[in-house]
Formats: sequence, C-alpha cells, structure tokens
Amino acid sequence: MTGKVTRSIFERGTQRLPGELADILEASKHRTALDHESRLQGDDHRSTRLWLRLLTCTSMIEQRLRGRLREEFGTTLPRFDFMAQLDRTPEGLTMGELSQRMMVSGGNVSGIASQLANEGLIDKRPVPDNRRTYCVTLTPAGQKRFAEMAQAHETWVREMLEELSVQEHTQLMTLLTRVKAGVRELED
Amino acid sequence: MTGKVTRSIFERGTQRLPGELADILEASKHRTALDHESRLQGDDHRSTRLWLRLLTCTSMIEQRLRGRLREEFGTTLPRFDFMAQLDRTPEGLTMGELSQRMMVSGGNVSGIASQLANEGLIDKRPVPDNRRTYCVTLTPAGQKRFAEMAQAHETWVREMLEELSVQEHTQLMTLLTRVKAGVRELED
DNA sequence: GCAAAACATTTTATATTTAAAATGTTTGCC
DNA sequence: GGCAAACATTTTAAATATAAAATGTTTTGC
Repeated sequence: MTGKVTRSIFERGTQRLPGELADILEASKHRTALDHESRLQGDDHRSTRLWLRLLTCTSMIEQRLRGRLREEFGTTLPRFDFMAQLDRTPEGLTMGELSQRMMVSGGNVSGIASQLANEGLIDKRPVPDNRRTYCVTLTPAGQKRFAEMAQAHETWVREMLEELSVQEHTQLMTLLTRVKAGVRELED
Repeated sequence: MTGKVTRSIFERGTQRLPGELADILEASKHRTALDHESRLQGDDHRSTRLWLRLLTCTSMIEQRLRGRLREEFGTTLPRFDFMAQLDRTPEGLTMGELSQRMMVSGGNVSGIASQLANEGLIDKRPVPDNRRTYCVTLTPAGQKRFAEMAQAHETWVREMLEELSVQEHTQLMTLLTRVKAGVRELED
C-alpha cells in the first residue's frame, strides 16, 4: 500500500478555497459550499443554521482524526476514545461509566472492550463488593500505546484549531458550555 | 410498544444538574461530568478541550434528534439529511454531490438512495449527456413527507439552542466559521 | 426473608458505515 | 481513432452501532 491517503468520499479535486473567500461565497446564494449547510437559504431558522454549522465542524474534524488514527496507528476513534477515558482515570471505570462518557450504547462498549482486552491493552477485573460490575483499567502496554497516540492526536487537533486566537478559544468554549447546559436541561 | 423512549445507553438516573452548576463542578477535579470531557485535566491543551466540548455538544444534539426522528417518523438522521439536501435543491443533485454534502462515503449514499427510491420518496434519473451520473430529486410524496419532518426537526433544534441569545447565536456562528475555514485550509 | 423492581452487563439480530475493489463512462492526448 | 487516466457510481466485505432481549446481581418494600 502506498502512503497516499485513501479518500472514500466521492470527490474529484477537493477544490479548496482560501478560508475567507469560502465563507463570503457561501454567504451568497451561489452553490459553492460542499457540506451539510449547502442547503440552507434565507428562510431557515437561525438555530438550524447553527446546528448544521456545528455538525459540519465536528464532522470535518472527526474525519481527519479518524483517517490519521487509521493511517498512523491502525486504530479507530472509538478505540482511542475508550483508552483515553481510562488514561484519565487510573483507578478504573466501569462499563456503564465508559458508555455514558463515550456517549455510545452499552453493547458497543462491550464489543470494544473485548477487542482491547484480547490485545492486552486493557484489564477487566471484577469488583469485590458488586459482582455485576467490572473495573476496567489500562494495562502497562495499554498506557504505553496510548501515550504515543495521545501525543499525535493532540498535535492534529491543535493543527486544526490553532487558527483561533486564545481569546477566541475562550469565547467558543464559553458558548459551547452554554449550548451543552441548555441541551442537558431538556426533559427526557 | 409504549410511548416511552428507550435508552440503550447504560444509565441509572440521568442525574441532571442545573446547567450552571454542572459546569462549575465540571471545572473542578471532582468526577461529575459524564461525557467525553470527563477525562480532561489541567495539563491538557486548550485545543483538545475545545475539540471534546465540540464533540460533546454535537453528540448530545445528534442523539436527541436521532431518537425523535425514529420515534415520531420511523426514520434516521442520514435519511433525513439526504432528503433535506434534495429539498433545498429542486433541480436535483448527483450521488457525488450528495456524498460530499453529507460528508459520508459514496457507498453509504448509494445505500440510502436505494432505500428511499424503493419507498418512492426520491427519483433517480439518468442525465442525458453523462451516463455515469444520476440526477436525484424528491418525488411529490418525498416532498410532502419531508415537509412534515422538517417542521418538527426545526422545533427540536430550536428547543435545544434557544437558551442562547441572538447575540450569542451570532457569535457562535462566527467562531464556528473560523473553525471551519481553518480546518478546510489544511493539506490533504 | 422473599418477591418484585431496578441494575450492570452481555448477547443477538439488524442496520449502518466504511474502505476498497469492481464496473462502466468520459476525457485528454498523441 | 485509440489508449491511458480520471470519473461516478455500485458492490462487497468487514467493522461498527444500535435496540431489544437475555442473564445474572443487588436493592427495596413488605
């Protein structure tokens, strides 16, 4: 296999525009943007526009990260995320906690856990006083592997977000905090 | 089936906190937040924090929307998105354009297209001067169905984002524009 | 204590998603 | 005109995700 990144998305030339220009064009009615938001026009509600912009940003970042993790470490985002959660919690997490934090289904977590356990990257120990739960931790091998990936991961993320000034980072963080709180407050 | 929402994620009581409090606690070292960001501590880079916050917000919104679309319309987010793209482009789109805009693989688009075509919600016509491509449009039935869903969808989104003031909406939009431009500018 | 309800997890079946190979089409170039 | 490269799409196989049922465990209320 060559070192070239495989692009599974139908695409000819990625036709990249200088950032500023891209958004000026997008604001006009000319169909130039090539993502979720393309379909939005004047009569759509602010909230919908905002949601689609959020989705676009997240998808773009997610796809880059997924691709790189695969190319350079032969792993996936969920597996990385699973290990990241454990790395931050040396005392270990239960399957349920992992499911909540990763925001995926329990079955999904079970599956990933078996994989990582088979590869010797995590440990799954029963808990003395509760036979329903397991305590999951990184093995030393898992810690080592994760450390390598985490460093690259951070570099990739920084690369994608470093256009923003420190002040903009803070602002964006504050606003997203409000979004998160607002959504969490809803019933159900 | 009852009207109750099924929660597949391991969860006991959802333990919802008033928005502000949640974030104050999260900022401290006490493990109370229950999502991607839980693992972050002081030494992590701003960018990584910001990325995880973005991911958390998007996941939360996505999950709510997915659940509602399933309960109330028996459909999925990608199917909705597919139809939304077409609704905004009455002249039709090719499979490739749909793939780019939805930011998913070509195979994925092919699959969804067959489903929707079987259900009579979309039309897939060959294009006279290029036998490789198809022109996909909503059928009248598809338009009708989409109109119903779109209204509900907009209500749900607004519900989730209406905590923010108009000014905050604008600010957030501006910042996300910068993020999007920054990511798009990168090589590869 | 005992039965019923709530829990934590796994399993199963199904649906979705992706990457890569396969298929047929058009373009560019000599 | 003919051949190679680029395209647009579909198909295939493998991985991933979900919902719901199943399994065993703990808690609760009498």
